[in-house]
Amino acid sequence: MLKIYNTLAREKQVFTPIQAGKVSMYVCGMTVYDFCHLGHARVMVVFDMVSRWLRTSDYEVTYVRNVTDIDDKIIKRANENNETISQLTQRFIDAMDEDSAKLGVIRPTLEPKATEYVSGMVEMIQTLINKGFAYTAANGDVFYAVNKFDGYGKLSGKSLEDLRAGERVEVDSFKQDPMDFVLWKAAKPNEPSWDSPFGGPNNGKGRPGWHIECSVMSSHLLGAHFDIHGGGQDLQFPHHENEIAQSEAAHGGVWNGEATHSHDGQPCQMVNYWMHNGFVRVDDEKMSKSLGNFFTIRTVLEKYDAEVVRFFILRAHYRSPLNYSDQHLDDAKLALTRLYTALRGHDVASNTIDWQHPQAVRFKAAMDDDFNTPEAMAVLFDLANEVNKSKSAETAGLLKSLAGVLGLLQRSPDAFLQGEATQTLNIDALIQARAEAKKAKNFAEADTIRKQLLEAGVVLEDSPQGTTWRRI
RNA sequence: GGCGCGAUAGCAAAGCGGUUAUGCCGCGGCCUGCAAAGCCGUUUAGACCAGUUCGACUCUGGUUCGCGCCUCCA
Repeated sequence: MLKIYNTLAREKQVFTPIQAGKVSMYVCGMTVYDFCHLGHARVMVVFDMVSRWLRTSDYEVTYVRNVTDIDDKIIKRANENNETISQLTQRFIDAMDEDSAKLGVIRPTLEPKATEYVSGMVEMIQTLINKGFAYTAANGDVFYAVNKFDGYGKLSGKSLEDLRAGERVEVDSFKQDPMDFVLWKAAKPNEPSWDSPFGGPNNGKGRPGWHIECSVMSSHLLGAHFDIHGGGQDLQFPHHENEIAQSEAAHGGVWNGEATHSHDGQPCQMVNYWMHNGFVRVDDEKMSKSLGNFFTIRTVLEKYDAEVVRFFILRAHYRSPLNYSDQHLDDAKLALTRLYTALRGHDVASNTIDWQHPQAVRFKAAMDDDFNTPEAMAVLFDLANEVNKSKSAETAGLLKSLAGVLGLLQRSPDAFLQGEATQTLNIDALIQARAEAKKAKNFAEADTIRKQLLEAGVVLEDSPQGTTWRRI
């Protein structure tokens, strides 16, 4: 029985899908104006893991991860680079796809782009205006009037009073309330814009705000009410709070203070389970663009194998902070090496998992407990120990199959252990020469060869079956 | 200032009111010509102060420290 920590309830809850056997999941994706960093990698890997576990649990999963391809930063960056917005966004969408594929991330079922849903956004904004939740300001911007939605703050646990007290930004004079957020931005010169009926100085010409896109894409693709909504912890407020306000106001019956919207599974509730993953940190500080302390995925992949990075991410619980450093990656590499070493010599395929096996039972219990991948990994290491002792192909098969559920250990052990680095030395020939030296009891020569290889980063391992090698 | 999260051995990271987490590192042994890998054993824990309890790392309260959100952010 799967339990998920639901941010909305602030506790683990038994997962019950809206439709038996099916799961609808929406995750906030990337704004594509630059290369993805490790924080993005965590979101992609974590929710990939979630979708894999749901599918392993026999759910039919519809996983939507959007692409934000219109926003202030994109417009700014395109101007700086002297390229069109679509050139810029396509370039970084391609880069993102490349990075995520390397990390073993299975493509989401659907990857809608914001620009393809602008008409839907105009429609939803109009609905919000009609219902009294939104207004066109004097400058042509359309704002959401947060005080009209009485559930505002239920996800982030903030009240409007607290938020106003903590108000740090200059109040936008066009807003009725400082907490109101923008749904539609009036067009500025040299910016892309779409037509709308919202009026104002530009006759409605403008572009959507950030929050409205997720409300529109999720409801178009998954319906007004769906199972799981995920994203980074930093999106909890204001982004996800605003999504709820938009979607539930547009789809539900909150009206003029008469709160007819309902909770817990009623048709106009937007999402049943909200999931938020923890941050990637550097020196105990959040990795972010604004702090400038970020490492892009491709930079890290120059130095570390992508599977090591995936392993590193999944070795921590998804809600915990994850400190990035070379030392931690080195550690992850050594740990993963142990698992692959156990699989070495076992020509096994990922096969059907015997869920009655005691270790599989443990694995499943861990995963069902709010996706406890660190505990599930511990099972993998215990299995590796069993394989090393018993040399059982069956146990090796179970190890590989369970790891496969996490998207790990699917390469041939030698592909991982020996890598694909260009060979400056003829390793096989040297091993052969050493074998002959050993046979002649010329251990000095044998050790010289071994040392030579070690200096080239190659470790030799003798066994009764012969000598194998791996890279450090 | 408001709201929230956390503090576990040298490092990383889980579960659990009483019984080995797990990985890396260290130490001893087995194996090996010697190593490496592997196996066996082993040293290092639970920020601090109270309380509940037969018994607390685990529950409760407080203190200290760290982090996050309240502004774009995964």
